[in-house]
Amino acid sequence: MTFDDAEILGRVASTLRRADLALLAAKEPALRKVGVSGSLYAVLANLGVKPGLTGAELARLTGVTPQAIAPLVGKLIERGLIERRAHPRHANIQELHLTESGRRETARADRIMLHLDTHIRDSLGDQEYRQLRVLLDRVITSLPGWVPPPDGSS
Amino acid sequence: MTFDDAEILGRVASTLRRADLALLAAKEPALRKVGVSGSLYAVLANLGVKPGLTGAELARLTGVTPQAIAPLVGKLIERGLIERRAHPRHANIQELHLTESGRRETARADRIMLHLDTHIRDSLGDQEYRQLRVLLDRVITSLPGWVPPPDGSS
DNA sequence: GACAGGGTATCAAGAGCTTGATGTGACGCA
DNA sequence: TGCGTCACATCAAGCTCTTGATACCCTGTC
Repeated sequence: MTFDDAEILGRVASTLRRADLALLAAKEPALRKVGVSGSLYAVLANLGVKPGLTGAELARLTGVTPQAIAPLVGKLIERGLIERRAHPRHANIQELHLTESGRRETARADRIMLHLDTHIRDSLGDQEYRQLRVLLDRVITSLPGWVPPPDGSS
Repeated sequence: MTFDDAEILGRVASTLRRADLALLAAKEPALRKVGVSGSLYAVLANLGVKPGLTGAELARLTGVTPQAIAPLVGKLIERGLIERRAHPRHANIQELHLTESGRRETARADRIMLHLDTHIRDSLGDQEYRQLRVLLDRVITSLPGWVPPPDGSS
């Protein structure tokens, strides 16, 4: 509560982690009610914005390995929510597209996520909501530039 | 639809997730150099601030289940970094404490995390760093109050 | 003193993701 | 034209965390 224990628990790194966990705990059960997990929603949402993505591109966007994407894509195809199409140049690569029913399911799940985001914006206020986004973006872009200290075993 | 920049990728929920992933990608390799994973560090750091925590309390603080804590505690005991002590009232409960060498290892890992946090604060500026912390905390406290929409199948 | 209730610890089974390694097809360059 | 390089996809093994279920101990109530 005070700033005495700010030494560790109050750092941005720690607070950011807790915020993400709280977000996960809120959205996962809500999404499961419409039949998708958080990972599946991430795939659907990205395909909704950028149709024709490949598995590898999807992996980079969602921050996981390409191997983790394969089972997700398999499930979604099995349920008829997305489909593979041959890439015009690479015979080996498959473009992924939402089907019509996939678009409907994505819209249903997206409505929930929009509702959650609206709740956050209402809690923070419009201006601070925007600032939070800006600050987070600056954190994201600044992190790759960090080099760990030279193992100061001292 | 109405919010051009709210197009999924710009929402706080999505940005927050990417920020946490970027943070994870930065800190995990750095911590591994001193021999601990992110989860192990979380246990050590919490025990450093609040000695005598039980496994269940530790689980709540780090946001995982008690079952996930057990293997972590086992590893740390095996390496001599922490130790169990009998709880004064409950024979069944074990308090966890850092050993002397555990304190040293925690300090080494913590130096890295402090360095990372300092990098973020330098990138953002002192005032905005503080504000980011405040905004994240408000997100954390506001999230449990969210109730999902009543599955409006439209 | 007996009993229900809450909290802790632990076992078992399952899902999800990661690292490691392999095969294939497209592109740049001599 | 032939070769080296790179990106995509996929198989296999291992680790970590999760959900589900069980047993134990303390505390409050009758």
